Amino acid sequence: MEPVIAKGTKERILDAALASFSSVGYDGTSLDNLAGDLGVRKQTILYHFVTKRGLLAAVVDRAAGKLIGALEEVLASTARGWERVESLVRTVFRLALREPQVLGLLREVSRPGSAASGRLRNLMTPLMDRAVAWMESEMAAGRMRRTDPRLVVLSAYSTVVGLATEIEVLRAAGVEQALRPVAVRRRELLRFLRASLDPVN
Amino acid sequence: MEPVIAKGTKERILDAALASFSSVGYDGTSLDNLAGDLGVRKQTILYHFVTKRGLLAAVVDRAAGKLIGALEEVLASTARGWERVESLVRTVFRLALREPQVLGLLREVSRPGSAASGRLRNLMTPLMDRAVAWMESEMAAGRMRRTDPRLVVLSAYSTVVGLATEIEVLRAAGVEQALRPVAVRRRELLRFLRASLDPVN
DNA sequence: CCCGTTGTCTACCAGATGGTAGAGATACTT
DNA sequence: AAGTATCTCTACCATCTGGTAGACAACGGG
Repeated sequence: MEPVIAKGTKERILDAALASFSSVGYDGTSLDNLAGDLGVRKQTILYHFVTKRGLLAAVVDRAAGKLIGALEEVLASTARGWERVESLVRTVFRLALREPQVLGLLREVSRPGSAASGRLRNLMTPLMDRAVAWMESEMAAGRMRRTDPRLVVLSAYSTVVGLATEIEVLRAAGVEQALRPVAVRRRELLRFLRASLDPVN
Repeated sequence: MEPVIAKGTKERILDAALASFSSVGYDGTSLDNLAGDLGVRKQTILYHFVTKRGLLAAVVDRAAGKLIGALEEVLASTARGWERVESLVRTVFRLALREPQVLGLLREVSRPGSAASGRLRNLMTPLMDRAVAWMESEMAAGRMRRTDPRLVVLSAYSTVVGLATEIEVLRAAGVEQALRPVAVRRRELLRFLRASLDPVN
C-alpha cells in the first residue's frame, strides 16, 4: 500500500551503500559519511545491518541477486544453443548500462583481498556450475563446439566486470557517449563466444 | 658495488607496498601492517616517503614506469604498422604474466575515486597522445584502417587491466595454469585489434 | 676530531572509525 | 489502556590511523 516514491530507510541505505562501495570502495566508505549523505545517524545503519561487514554482505547479496535474477529470466525462456548465449550476453550488457554500479561493486568485491570475496564466490559458484553443466550437455548434443566451459565463462565474466572500469574511465576521459564503445565491446564478446562455442561457424 | 641480493630498505618498502596496494587496496593497507611485514617501524616508511599518499605516488610512478619502459623498448624498434601493434601487445602481456601486481595496481588506481587517479592520468596521457598521433599518421598513410584511435586504445587498456582480475580469480578458482587462458585472451585482443586496424584484413 | 647527513628507532598525539548502551518515540496487538 | 515490537536517536568508548618530535647510531669529509 505504500507509494513507490517513499522507499524505506533500509532500502535507501542499501542504495547509498552500493553507490559508495562501488565508487570509493569498502574501506574508503565510512559509516558516518554514508549516514550523513542519507540524513540519518550511523546507528540507524547499524540497527539494520548490525555491522559494517553485514551491510557489505547485504549489498553484495542484492547486487548478485539482480544479476542472477536477470539471467534467470533468460534461462526460463525457450531459447536454446547459441541463441540462448546471445540472450544472456545482451541481458548482462543491458544491466551494465542501466546500473553500472552493480558491475562496479562486483569488481570491487572480486578482488581476492576483499572482505566479501568469499561470499561472492558462494553466490556465483552455483551459477557457474549451472552454466558449465548446461554447456557440457549442449556440447554432448553437438550443439556446441567442445572447449573448457569454465574458461569461457570466466573470460566472459572478466570482460563484463572490466566494462565497469571502462565506462568510468571513458567518462573521466571526457567521452560522454559511452554507449557506442560498450556496444563495440558487446559485439566483440559475442564474436569471441561464437568463435569458441558455435559449431556452425 | 652492492650485491643484488641486499635490496635497500626503500626498494623493499616499494615492493611490499605494491603487493599490498594491489591486493587489499590503498585504504585497506595500514602503514603499521606494512612496516610489520617488513620488520621495520612505520616511521621508517614515513621518513622515505613523507606521507602515505607520497608512498602511493612513488609506487604508482614505478609501476607506470615499468609499463612505459617496456613499451618504449618496442617503440624504439624498427617495427611498423600492424607489426608494431602486435609487438606492443605481446610486451604488455609478458609484463602481466611476470608481474601481475603492476596490473593490479593500475586497476586499483584507475578507479576515478582513487587517491592517485589524477597522477596516473598524468602519466598515461602522454603515452595515449603519442599512440593516438602515431595511429593517425598510420591511418593517413593508409597503413591502418580509419577508426577512432582513442576508443581502440582504451579498449585495449581495459582488456589488459581486466586481465589482472582474471588471473587472480582464476587462481582463486583453482586454475593453477593461468598461462593458457591468458594466451587465449591475448589472441582475442589481437584479433580485435587486427579487425579494427589492419587494412589488409 | 668534529660535524653534518642519513637512516632507523621510541614516544606520543589528535582525529576518525566501528561498535555498545540505552533512552525516546511510534505503531501494532491484546 | 497496557504492553510489546520496531525504529531512530544521543552519548560514549576502545582501537586504529596517519603523522609529529626528537633521541640515537653510523658514517664520510674537512
